Amino acid sequence: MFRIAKLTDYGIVLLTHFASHPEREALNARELAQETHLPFPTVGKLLKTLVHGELLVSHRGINGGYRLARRPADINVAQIITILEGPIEITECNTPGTCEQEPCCPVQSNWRLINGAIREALEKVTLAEIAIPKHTNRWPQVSAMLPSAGHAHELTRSLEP
Amino acid sequence: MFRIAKLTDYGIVLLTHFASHPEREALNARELAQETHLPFPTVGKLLKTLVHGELLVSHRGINGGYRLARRPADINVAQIITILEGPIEITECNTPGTCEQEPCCPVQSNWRLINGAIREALEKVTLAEIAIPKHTNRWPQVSAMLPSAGHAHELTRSLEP
DNA sequence: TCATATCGTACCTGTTGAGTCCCATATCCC
DNA sequence: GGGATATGGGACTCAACAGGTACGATATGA
Repeated sequence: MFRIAKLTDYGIVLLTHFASHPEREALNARELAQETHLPFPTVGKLLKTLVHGELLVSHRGINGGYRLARRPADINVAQIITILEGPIEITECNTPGTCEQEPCCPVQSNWRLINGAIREALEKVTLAEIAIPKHTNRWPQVSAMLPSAGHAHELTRSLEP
Repeated sequence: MFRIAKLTDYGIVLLTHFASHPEREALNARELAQETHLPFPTVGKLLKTLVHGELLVSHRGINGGYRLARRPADINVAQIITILEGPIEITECNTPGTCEQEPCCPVQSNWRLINGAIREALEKVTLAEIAIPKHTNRWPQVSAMLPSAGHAHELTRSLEP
């Protein structure tokens, strides 16, 4: 339904937890599971993936654990989603060979641009910003930077909060 | 994988077909299936949904068929996605009761804004624009209107075409 | 009245996300 | 050096749902 996977959501919760506790040396999987109220096996699985994606660094052994590989301001949502569920492409069009209409598809080039716009929107959001609850002084601007939908229909209007 | 459903993609192809042939009175499901190279039952299913969503109007009986309910410029991608797969919310956060962390979740308010940004990006894209292949004089602006990602990491950079 | 079209619903099935488990491997402390 | 404790990597099961199909009901026009 045009949603990110639950696991991706959990992954962002975990990363946010790291960003919110910069004072702590390293967090192990068990601690994280307890503090985020997520199941331990799932947390372990996610942490492995995030290490593989180079967002976290791990340390084995007693007193081992995980910590952010770089500053929260240098990690954005597009990166996280890409690592946890692959490249951000809202259609399969751009994967060569999967679209029968590829040779003559008039929509393809426009989809590519839509994908780019969404990707850029997600790249603008850093982990540092997400970690700050009810942040109000920056966020409205992101929305405002998008051109206003002057001809928006009542259907989509009704979707807005 | 953060993608719209195949059916949604097909639906947009169908609507694009209508927008590309404004001279034709009405198109029936069989014609559309042939001309878009999509399976007939699937086309029929989609057309019904689009009628229900008030993007198409139907006419039964001999010489029946479908036509757009309003001008292509007055139909945008956000509307289409909403009709075919529900409200555009990339996380379940905003659906009350589905998130255990709701009372204390620090991420919630920021996700809502991210959703809004994506929704607005999709609202900017009208069917009229999609129907024009390789449209170059308007599209780059949409991307440019988003602030440039100055601190984008090499990972996401590599995703760009 | 019949042919032809949409309409509504119900059903089947393959895919995949979500969650779990096990064992190998690395590290630290005693 | 050896045991305790952590991560690393893979395989596995289960459930939900998108995708596709089928069939009868209903409306329209020749």
